[in-house]
Amino acid sequence: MATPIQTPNRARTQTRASSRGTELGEAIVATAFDEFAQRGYHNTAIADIARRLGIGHGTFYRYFENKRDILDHVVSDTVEKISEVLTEQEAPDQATTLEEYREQSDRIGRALQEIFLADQRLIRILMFESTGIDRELTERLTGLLDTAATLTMEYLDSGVDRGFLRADLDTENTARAINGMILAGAIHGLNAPEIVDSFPAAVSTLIFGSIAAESR
Amino acid sequence: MATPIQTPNRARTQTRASSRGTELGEAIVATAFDEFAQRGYHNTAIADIARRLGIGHGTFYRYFENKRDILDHVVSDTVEKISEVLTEQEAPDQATTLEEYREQSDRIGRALQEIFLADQRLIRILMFESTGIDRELTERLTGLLDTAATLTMEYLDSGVDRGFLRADLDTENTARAINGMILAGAIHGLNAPEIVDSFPAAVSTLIFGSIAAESR
Amino acid sequence: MATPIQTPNRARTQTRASSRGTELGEAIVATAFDEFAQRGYHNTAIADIARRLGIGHGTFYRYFENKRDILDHVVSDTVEKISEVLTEQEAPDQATTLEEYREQSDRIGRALQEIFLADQRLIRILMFESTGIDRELTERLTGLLDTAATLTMEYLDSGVDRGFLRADLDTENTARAINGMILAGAIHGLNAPEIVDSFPAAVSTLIFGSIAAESR
Amino acid sequence: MATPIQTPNRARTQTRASSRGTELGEAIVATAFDEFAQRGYHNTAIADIARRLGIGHGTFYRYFENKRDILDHVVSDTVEKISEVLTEQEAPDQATTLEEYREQSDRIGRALQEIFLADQRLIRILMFESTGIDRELTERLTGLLDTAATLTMEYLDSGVDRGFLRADLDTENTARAINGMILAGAIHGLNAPEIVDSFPAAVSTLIFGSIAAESR
DNA sequence: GATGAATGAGAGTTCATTCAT
DNA sequence: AATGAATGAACTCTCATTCAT
Repeated sequence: MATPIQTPNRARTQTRASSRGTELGEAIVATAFDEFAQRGYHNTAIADIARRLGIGHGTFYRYFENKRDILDHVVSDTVEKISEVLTEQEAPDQATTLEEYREQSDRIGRALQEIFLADQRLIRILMFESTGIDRELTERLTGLLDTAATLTMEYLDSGVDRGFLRADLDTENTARAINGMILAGAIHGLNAPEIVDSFPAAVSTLIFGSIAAESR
Repeated sequence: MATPIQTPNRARTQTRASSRGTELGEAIVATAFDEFAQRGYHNTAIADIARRLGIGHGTFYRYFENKRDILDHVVSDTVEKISEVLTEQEAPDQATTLEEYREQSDRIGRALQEIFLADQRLIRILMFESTGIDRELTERLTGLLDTAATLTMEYLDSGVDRGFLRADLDTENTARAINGMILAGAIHGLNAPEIVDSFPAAVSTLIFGSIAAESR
Repeated sequence: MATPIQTPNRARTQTRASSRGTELGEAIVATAFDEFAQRGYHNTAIADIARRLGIGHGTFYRYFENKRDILDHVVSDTVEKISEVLTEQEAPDQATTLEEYREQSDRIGRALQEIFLADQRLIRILMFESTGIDRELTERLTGLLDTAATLTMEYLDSGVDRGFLRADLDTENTARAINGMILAGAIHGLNAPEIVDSFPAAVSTLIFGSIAAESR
Repeated sequence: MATPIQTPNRARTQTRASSRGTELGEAIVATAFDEFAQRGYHNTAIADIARRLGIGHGTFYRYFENKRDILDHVVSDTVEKISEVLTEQEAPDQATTLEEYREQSDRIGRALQEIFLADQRLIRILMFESTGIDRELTERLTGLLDTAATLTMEYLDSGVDRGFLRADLDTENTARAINGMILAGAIHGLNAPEIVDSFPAAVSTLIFGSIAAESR
């Protein structure tokens, strides 16, 4: 899994080259990330963010175009954090048997769950606070789902290619379904952090095992 | 699947008995439903809804307490519409063989997909526009997920009881995972309505079949 | 004290002859009187008054021109209630000695205090809720003060004529000063109803006795 | 009369330290003071005040919490202005004879009348425009009356202590009665500014002299 | 570069008043 | 005569954004 999740329209949002890379610019993103996750985008005022940082709120506009702009950066940041974890994972072609392939899949699933549990704001930002802002951001989010689906699909394709998975597998739709399970787990984890182990196991059974009773 | 999805705090939101049942009250809900789904809750002004209905915007307040109140009604309405479809389905104990059980599951999945495709605003309201409003509504939404998970779990439990599914199945987590797949399909359907057939099939394979290659 | 307090511009306000004399018209005035005294004019909605009476709030407009109109009637009513008490009092020419004159004055003062204590809404309406509405009503209220001052002045004049009071007494200003004391007592009575006896006694001492130490 | 009239909950109302002391903050108070005195609190919109100052109405909210807040400040300001005049007066223990005590009292009375005549808005704000707003402000106003009564009572007590006034004088009620006379004079002065001299004289006669005819 | 005072568009909400039924 | 649904003027308050210092 070497390919990091793409953040499509980054170029456009990074209107001011200064905003990223600057220490203050990053601090603003971090604070906005936290405030948005806690109070929500609409309930957070630019002045709130500035006050928490001890800066004048006019300063904000030296680093970001407008309020909407910072949300783009927060989302990018969130995606990047998740992406980093995935990038660390080994590529699927490491596995040589179905068993290894499944074990690797489980590791990836558990790694994802770990970061979602470690920082619940990640899922909050993506699933609750970035939605319903405007058409553009909604498209970006669904684009993100597409990217994630593509990644998963490539992973499945690799499994097919290597003979672990059925040759006629509808990898695209299966990929979306699997990602849906992961998201459901992440959202549920917001309210029930204790499911750490049981949920990934159930998913693994669904995917690789069978939920059907032993026939005969 | 006789039990309809519960709409928890309906009693409280229905402060004005008139709002439902009145023709105009229902028209307001319908228009708000549409506006919220299109522009989003925050981007829709009460005056917008009123204008579309050709009524004075003060009239709105004869039917609903405030802007937040109408959102509650819109959500209730949405849940009800989905709930109605599920209620129409046969109970799981109709199935006498695993095959029948799977076929029934497929039918339910396809029925859900149909209503989501028929009115894409349903999923928009639930997944995009009702999120990030306030803590209370967020809790209501996660509560809805819980209710849905419980329904699915009961369905799985019935499968276990009747011997179709493995006795040691973690029905609770499996239920959440399955629901996650359904949601993912619904969201994807917003942008790719052509997946009608392929997605449910992929899910069915994941759940009942095996994605693994024929061992041997 | 036979002359009742005049209510100057009654003619104009009594636009609809029906409003007074009708049973419902009077009930509306009574309820408005109570609501205004409790919540204040601006905090009371026409609908509140109607609801308390169990009538449609459109009905209100069959009896009164507008919201401002009912306030005029409430004030008239209030003035009338006070006026009635004063009218019952004997005329000043009943007294034949200074002593009797003072006793009669004390009786009047105590009678006033009694009605103010019996129905604290009277003073509330006049002093707190009718003020600051508009120029016209303010003028009516100050006109009321003038009328009251005239009454008191006539009472004092009678005392002068009969030789009880100093011939060079500035009866007009003295009358205003005395009325000021009465009002102060009434207002204080709102918060300290226990002063019933002591306050009129102090006023009597101020007027008829001397607060100076016995000279010599 | 060294003790200035207390302004009870000033601390609480001065939530924004900036509102007082700032030039604009004071200009807003001054303009609000004038508008409230002229049109009344309810008939004055924040936009009216802003327009008269040539500022945006949003600016208002940089200096005051809300509309109610500015009224508190206006009242405080009014009380302060009156208080300042009283504070300048000599303490009652300056008098060594009843005659001097009376002369000093007359001076104080006349000083009060002067400020009320000089700026009639003071009495308008206190007696007409601050009443009937809400329970809290009403309590503040009656509290002000209490404070004023206490001041006058202390003044009388000093007269008693020094032997000028009767030892058995009910100084508390007498104090309220005297203040009532002053208020009556102030209110009357709104419509009849020509009474400057005659009213205080009449009050002085009532208090220190006797209105009774020379007995014998 | 940083600041924060100033701004005003814009939204939600109330309620006196009208009028068709 | 009575009603109460409908209306919209009017007002308070918020906050993203600008810009002079």
